[in-house]
Formats: sequence, C-alpha cells, structure tokens
Amino acid sequence: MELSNRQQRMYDFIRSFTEENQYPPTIREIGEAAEISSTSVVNYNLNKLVEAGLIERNKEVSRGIRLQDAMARILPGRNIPILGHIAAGQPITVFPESVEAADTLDLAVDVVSRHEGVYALRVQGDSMIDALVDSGDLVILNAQNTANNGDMVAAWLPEREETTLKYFFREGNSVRLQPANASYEPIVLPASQVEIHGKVIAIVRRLD
Amino acid sequence: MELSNRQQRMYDFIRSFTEENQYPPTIREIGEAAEISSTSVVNYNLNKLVEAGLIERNKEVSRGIRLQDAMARILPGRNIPILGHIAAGQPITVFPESVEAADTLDLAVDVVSRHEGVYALRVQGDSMIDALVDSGDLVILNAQNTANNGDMVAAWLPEREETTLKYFFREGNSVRLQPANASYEPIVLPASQVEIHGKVIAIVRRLD
DNA sequence: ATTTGACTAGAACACTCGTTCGTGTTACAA
DNA sequence: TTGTAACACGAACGAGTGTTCTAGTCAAAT
Repeated sequence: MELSNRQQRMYDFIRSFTEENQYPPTIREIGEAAEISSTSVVNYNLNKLVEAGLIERNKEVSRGIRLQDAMARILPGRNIPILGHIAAGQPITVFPESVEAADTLDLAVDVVSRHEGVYALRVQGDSMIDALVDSGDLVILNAQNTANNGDMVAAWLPEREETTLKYFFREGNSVRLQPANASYEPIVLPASQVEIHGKVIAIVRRLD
Repeated sequence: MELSNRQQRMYDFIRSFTEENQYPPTIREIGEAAEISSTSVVNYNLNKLVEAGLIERNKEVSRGIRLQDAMARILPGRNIPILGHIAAGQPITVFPESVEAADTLDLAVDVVSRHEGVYALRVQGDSMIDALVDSGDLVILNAQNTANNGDMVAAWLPEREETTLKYFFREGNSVRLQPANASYEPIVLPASQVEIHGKVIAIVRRLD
C-alpha cells in the first residue's frame, strides 16, 4: 500500500512526537501538525495507516496509537519476577512459585532474550559460596525441566518439599545435587525424586 | 524521599502499563490498578512522584506522564556500554575509557535508575575473589570521583597508568586499595596519586 | 486538648478527545 | 453524463480525563 502525502506527514509526526513526549499524540494534535482541520480526516487516514501496518490503534482510548515497528526499539527489557528465595545452604520449605512476586528485577534483552520463562530467585544460604554465589544474590533462571551435568539448577525435591540450588549431575538412575561448599554434603536421590525447575543463566548482585 | 506503599504501587503500574501499551495510563486507570477510588488521591500521589523525581507531568494533557528514566530507555542509559576490562589481579595498563565500547549490556532501570553515568567493566584477574567477584564477571559502576571506606571502586593510578578494582580505604592523606585475595598485597599511595573513577553498584555474571 | 501536616475521599466541573454523521470534492470509468 | 469510490470537511455527541473544592481521618507535635 502506498501512503499519500498526508499520511506520510502524519506518520512522521506521530513518530517524532512519540519519541519526544514519550506518549502518542491525539487526533487533534496530529491534525494540527499535518494542517488538517477536521478530526475525521485524521481519523480516516489513521485507519489507512493501520491498514498499511504502520501503527496499531486502541479504540475509544485517548492517544491510543502504537507505532508498530518502534515497539522493538523503544520497548526494552522484560520485567523478570523475583519469585522468592532459594536455598543454597540449608534447604527451605517454601517453594518459589507459592510466593507472590513481591519485587521485580528489570533485566536485559541481551541477557534473557533467547530464553523463555525466565525468572529470578534470591539466594539464601551459603552452600554455593565456592561458586561465588552468596546469600542475597539474585540468580536468574531459565525455566526448564532438564539439565546437563554441571549446570547450576534449582531443584525441587517432592519427597522433602524443598527447593534447593545446586550443581546437577546425572549418575545412572540417580541424580547428585552437589553444593559448592565443603561443609555441605551432596544430595543423591533417584532421578524420580528430583524435579529440575530451572537452570541458572546469570547471577546479579547489588551492592548499594 | 521515601515512597509510600501506594506510591510504589502506582509507580510500578505506570512502568508496566507504559511498557505494555506504549502510552502512559490515565489517572483513573492508575487509580483502578492501585485500588484508589478517588482521582484526586491519584493526582496527589502523582505529584509526590514528581517531587521524588521519578516522573514528569504535562499538565492539562491526557496521559501526560513521562517516566523520568524513560530517556535512558531510548538513549544509551539503559544500554550500559561495556567499556573494557578491569584488573582485579595484576593491574593492566589499558584505561577503560580508551577502549571502544564493543559490547553492550542491557541492564535494568531498577538497578541503575538512581545513578548517573553508569557503565560496566569486565573483570580480569582474581584479586577480588574473596569478595565473590570472579574473572569474567561484569561489574556495574556508577561514575563518581569520591568513595567511602569499604566501597569497591575502580581506581586509576596516574603514576602507574593503571586501573584496578579494589576496596577503598582512606587513611589520613593516604589511600589504601585493598584486594580481596590473601595472595595480593594492598596498594597504599598518597591520595593525590589515586583517582576514583567509579563505585561498583552491582555485579553480573552470565553462566551461559 | 489543640493544632498542624500528611494523606485520603467523593463529587462536581470543564475541557479533551475519539467517534459518527451528513455533506462536498475530485478523479476515473462506463 | 452518470455513477462510483476515494478522500476531505465541519459540526455535534458523549464518554474520557485532568483539575479543583470541600471534607474527613490519623498521627505527631505543641
């Protein structure tokens, strides 16, 4: 579809206005900028821009215009829910998903873009201290139910109703959950008694 | 300034709503989300958020709310340049700012919003290993030329033309730069020979 | 006990804004 | 010419929306 002169002018204005003001213009603001006296004309051409796939409109909503391709550029990272804490020392009985997301961590597209179902947990305890994961750190996890040997994972132990952060090792029909702290013993269980809930893909520690 | 529970809730909603819809919410939409029946209360707390510097408002304009750090979203702010590496072991002679930003780390407003001039450095060496900062980690720094005792800082040593990552301690007219590794000795220099270039506010480690 | 300040409520007002409708204009084909 | 389709115009309607006013609650200070 080809854009008329007017439509091009309107589209350009919407772009620059949105970039400048952080919110889209109204129909009348567009009309003024494009020297169109009638709001219905703006409305008409706005629908043409929708047909052309350049914008989206939310009906009956003021400034309900969304630039279609600018989304990826302006829309940044994702809000990763911090679901709760995870045990790195003595396992705790609170399962992360039962905790309401109280806080959010805004993380980067670069870090999480390739993953689906990313979430974060705050570490409690020092069982992974030798892996340089301290109590209080945030671990960013990719939700998945399998893991490779050596992955740092969040494992759910149904028998104990515990979630714990450990290194994962498959040994025949068993699974060894290995802490990174000499003072803790590895947990060895039949594979059927271990559910992998996520693999750690990043660690974030705030100092301030 | 401290945010009340309500104000925090409103702010969070404005953030998520704006991210999702590409335009800011109305007063009533905010009220509904924060369970506030009165628009005047929303208006009142909105002004508090302005005072707190979290948002800007355009008066008499629908949806005239601008997230203050939104600029950081479109412009570089949110894209933290990874300027280069920083020595945590043997100091290296490459000064971070002379290195072209080759990669970027997309970090969160939550983590960096309150800071100006945030940048990241990739750690080389193991001198801060006892502080759980490993070689290869990214340290997120706030650009500043002063520091408090105990802060982890990036220090530029003009005499040696070195930048190094250490704990900062002021001792009279001297400055002690303390590694977190028993195998390394602290560096003690006259304060005039130490330039603080930034304080570490976060640490990010990617595992994948 | 009184006052002050911070905060909340509800209602009313006036302007904003998307929508719709009737009408006009122009270009092009039959 | 006639008809049709695309496009434009202006006005009016009604819901959306920011603002303002009065009043109330509560805790801390006087």
